[in-house]
Amino acid sequence: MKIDPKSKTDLSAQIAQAIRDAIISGDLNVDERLPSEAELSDHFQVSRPTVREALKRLAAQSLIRTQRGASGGAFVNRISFEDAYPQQVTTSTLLLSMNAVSFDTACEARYALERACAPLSAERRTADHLATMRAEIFRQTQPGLTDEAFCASDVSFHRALVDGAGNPVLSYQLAGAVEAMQPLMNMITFTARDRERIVELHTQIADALEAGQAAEVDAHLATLCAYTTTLAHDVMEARAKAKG
Amino acid sequence: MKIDPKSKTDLSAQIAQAIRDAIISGDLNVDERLPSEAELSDHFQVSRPTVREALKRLAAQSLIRTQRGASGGAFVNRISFEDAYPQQVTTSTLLLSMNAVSFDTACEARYALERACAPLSAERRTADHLATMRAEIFRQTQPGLTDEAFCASDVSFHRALVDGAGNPVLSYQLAGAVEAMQPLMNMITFTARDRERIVELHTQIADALEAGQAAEVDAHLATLCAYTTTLAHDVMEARAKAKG
DNA sequence: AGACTTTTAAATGTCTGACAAATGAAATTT
DNA sequence: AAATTTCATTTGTCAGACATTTAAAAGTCT
Repeated sequence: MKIDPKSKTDLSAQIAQAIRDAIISGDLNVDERLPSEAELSDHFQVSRPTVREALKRLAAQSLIRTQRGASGGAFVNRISFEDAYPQQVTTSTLLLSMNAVSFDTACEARYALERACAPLSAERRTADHLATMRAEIFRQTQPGLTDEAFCASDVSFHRALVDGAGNPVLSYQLAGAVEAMQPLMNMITFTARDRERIVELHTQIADALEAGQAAEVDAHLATLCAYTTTLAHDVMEARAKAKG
Repeated sequence: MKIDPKSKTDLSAQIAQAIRDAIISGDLNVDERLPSEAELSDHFQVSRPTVREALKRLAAQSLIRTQRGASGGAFVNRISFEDAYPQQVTTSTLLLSMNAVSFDTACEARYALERACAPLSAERRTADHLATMRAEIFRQTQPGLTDEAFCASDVSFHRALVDGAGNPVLSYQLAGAVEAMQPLMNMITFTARDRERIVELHTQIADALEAGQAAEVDAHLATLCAYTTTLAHDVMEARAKAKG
């Protein structure tokens, strides 16, 4: 692990990269303890604050965790899907909001990915997944539900569908796409009629999943995707009209 | 933006979270300048090193960028897909390697996601995407290609397929799944016979994409998925036998 | 001897103060 | 008017210190 003191890039960034490389390459194993900050500053010939900045960079990516006290220090963290989830969601959310990704593009991606899970979920979903979906559908029928709460329930419903595929990699990848959509979805105001239609489609999806009919699930998801897109277009048009 | 000095969590982590929240909520806009480190340390009633640790955390997530000199400072960064790519790949790679995700699980996720892109790619792929795919297929036929180079070309081929869908959100999401698989794929040694079969399937996929036949693409991808899984199983068995 | 308490050492967390280096703007000179 | 110099601002880095946490070692009592 070496750095170039003459380089223009920050020392803390270089040190972070050096340690990151060591972790990725397997030079540092999970739960292995890094040298203490004093030892690192000695090794890299920099001050302790600089080392600390590097360590904080790694901590922000969940690559390490730190512990105070004797026999404490920085340890290589086993990145869990739970750790990676929120980061993935944050990044995806900002990617959508900062890059003016159209509702259509985000929606298309979301449903394309979700439909990829459908056949697997139809085959493997447990009773628990189905129960979650039914519960969310019920919640969606409750009157007085705010649009935000309706959207949140929608996200939970779809996450249960995805989790039903029983593939943690898929669940992780999808988390970003589905949850990052929520701010965009929240821009839509649902009429009672809209909600009724969505609940109907959700019910059909749950039924098809229960029956293990993958093709049915896929068809209903396609319908839901088209319907959601239409709703969004209507909202945009209404706004454009209100503006002009 | 406030923090709780009595909390057990690190001040730098709290400050980073406060600023992160401000960015996500839109309180801080893209390219907006954050207060200087001195001002922040004054605002949060902490020392400058603590503020700096917080800023480095945010920089590690590409949420901010910093500039030295007069009229320099920390600015809210517009996260681009290019920025998010490597982070996504790093995280996905470590997730797979650190959590003992089976080859089957990773492979299933990858092809499920890829098949989700197939219909869109069949419809929208440009001549450029096709050219890239053909070029990679040609490379894969070259004798003397190492297994690593073959795998790298394989990744490029599949990325062209995914990019053909013309949906940056899909491309981003898939990048992690496809590239993170590479270390696992590299464990497989391909015989000349294996490569021949893979190239054949790649060619069929490219042909179907060129013809705009989505169903064909999907079928060939399914075949490729099954074939890859079989290859991996053979490798595992051979290793188990060599060991026992 | 064994269980409990105290001490100690090591490590991270935080602070103060300082200087270096980059950089844009203002002041000065040509 | 253009080029140069000066200057103030801001981040990057350093040194040293103290606070806090924590586990292990040492000590004490039963």
